[in-house]
Amino acid sequence: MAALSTIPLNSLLSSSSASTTPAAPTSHSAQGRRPATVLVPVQLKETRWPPHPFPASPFSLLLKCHSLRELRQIHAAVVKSGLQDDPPTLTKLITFCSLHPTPSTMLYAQQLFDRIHHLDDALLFNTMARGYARTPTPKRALSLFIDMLERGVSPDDYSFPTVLKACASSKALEEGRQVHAMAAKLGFHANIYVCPTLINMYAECGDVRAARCLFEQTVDRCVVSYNAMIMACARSSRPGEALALFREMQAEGIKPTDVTMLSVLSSCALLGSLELGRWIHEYIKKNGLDSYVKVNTALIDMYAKCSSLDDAVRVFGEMDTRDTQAWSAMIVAYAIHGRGDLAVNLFEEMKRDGIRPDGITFLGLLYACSHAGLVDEGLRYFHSMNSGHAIVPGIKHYGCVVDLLARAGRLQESYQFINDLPIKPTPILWRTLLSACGGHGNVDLGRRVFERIIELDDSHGGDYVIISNMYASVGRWEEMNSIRKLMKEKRAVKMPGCSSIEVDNTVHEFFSGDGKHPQSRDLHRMLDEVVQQLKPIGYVPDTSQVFHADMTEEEKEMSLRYHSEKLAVAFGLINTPPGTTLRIVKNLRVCVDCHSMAKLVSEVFNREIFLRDLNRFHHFKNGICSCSDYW
DNA sequence: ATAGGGTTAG
Repeated sequence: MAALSTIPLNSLLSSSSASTTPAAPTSHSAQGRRPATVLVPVQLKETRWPPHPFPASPFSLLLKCHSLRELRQIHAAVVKSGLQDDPPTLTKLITFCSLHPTPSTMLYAQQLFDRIHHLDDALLFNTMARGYARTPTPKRALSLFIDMLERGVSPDDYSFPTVLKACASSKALEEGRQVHAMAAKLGFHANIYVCPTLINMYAECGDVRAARCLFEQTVDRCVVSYNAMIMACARSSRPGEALALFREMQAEGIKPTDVTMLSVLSSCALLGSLELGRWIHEYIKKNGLDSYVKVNTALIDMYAKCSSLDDAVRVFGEMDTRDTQAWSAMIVAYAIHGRGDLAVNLFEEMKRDGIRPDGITFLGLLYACSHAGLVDEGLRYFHSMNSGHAIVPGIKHYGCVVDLLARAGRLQESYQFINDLPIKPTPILWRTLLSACGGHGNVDLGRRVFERIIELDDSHGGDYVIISNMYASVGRWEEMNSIRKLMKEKRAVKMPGCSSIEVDNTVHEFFSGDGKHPQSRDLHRMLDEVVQQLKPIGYVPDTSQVFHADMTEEEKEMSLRYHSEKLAVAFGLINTPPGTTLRIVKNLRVCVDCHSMAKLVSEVFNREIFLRDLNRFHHFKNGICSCSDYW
């Protein structure tokens, strides 16, 4: 296991001015993941798309209609004037539908499309496919493409972006590959519109390697290719690689756009690096990209995830237009910082402002309620989704409700809620309940839930750990041992804990049990000292969550000291001046012992500590945590 | 008509 991994921020930032200087590539992760296969380099060529000679139709007023009902009225008029088979008129109608794609407009478009018998160019296929690619049934765009080929109509350079978009949104990797092969055969793969869509298709289908491979082959990369690739890295949790690409594009003299900044900010949020985030915010301002609503929304998210709720609030306050997404991001920001009350207030304000909430707004709101213990409000909001806002709850909303009830100790209700769901519950849903059973010490329900989980997925080590600890805590050793045996049999492994802390523009990573860090001895000496200072004021190591039951109490206590978040805290205490705020990011949920220790450290050592968990923030200050011990 | 797009339960 890697003992230490550092990401030198300086190399990512290179300089504080907008025009960065080229430097040697530093992102070892980017280098390390460079694909082995290098095919023939392709040159990006811009093809001019001539304005399409849209055939004239007497029904040009179509462009002004906004509903299917109006469209039908116009169609009736078309029929009345005997133009129902006039190709220009049909084209116009279909184009309108595809620009406003919903299942019903597309159904209507398909009926019109089927009336046309002589299709000899790609135009109408493209138009139809464009509409389908943006509906819940993108696969239809794919079958339309195949239909086009079968009818002997050759695809043009507009056919490929459309069909690739459809592959991307339906995650059809195999089909995407075939389309790629065909584009290559017809010489469209280096087209300036096709190439970025190919990168995006591979990325969205989960094959980041293929995306990167394609990206590496293109000699003359444009902004859009860079944007697609940076987004691919950010989405697959490779922030270092994304930021390295960001620097690389600047070195190549390509000017980043608002879209670039969205991925860069999202990478920054993943890293949790506030200093880097502030630098990027400056960069955005300098380059005049701060007027985009989406960029500001990404800034809110970045600041919230880099532990500065104040900055998030400031960005939100300074926006002059705010859409649903901006409000949602701010609600989520309050929620992850444990300010359920403010999230709820903001939601009410949003409704007063006449902004329509969407599914994600409700996700943030329910999340806020469950983390703040606002059970009844949460349930009320959940029920208002269908009745008041015509939003159909999805699996994630159900997950929030399960959590809402279970976290508050209403375990039976939560169990019943999962059982009564109209859809098949996922292991994640049960897992949510299991961890709440652990927290509330309900062993019997926990066992039933555990059995439901392993029917569905027996590879998740965390589940075995929770149930085994529950047995241990009530002294049911035999059952505990059989769980541990089962875990071994199934080769289920628990993800190792990893925490990182940013000191002097460098992110330092610590893994649990990490004894190989250069400062390892200092860290442990520091932790000994911390424990010595905390014990008199009531710190009692909480060994109840230690998995290995055959350890002595002392061994358990020592094993706790190797937790990655403690190492990160110790590192921060040693390497920063007194009083400096510590900002730590952890890949799992924080354990009870580390949580209570962090509270005491914040008091005794007079430090503010922001600890970003797998799913929320803990802000320790003067001996208390912003989560009020409800997490 | 043309490519890339932020917020998302545990």
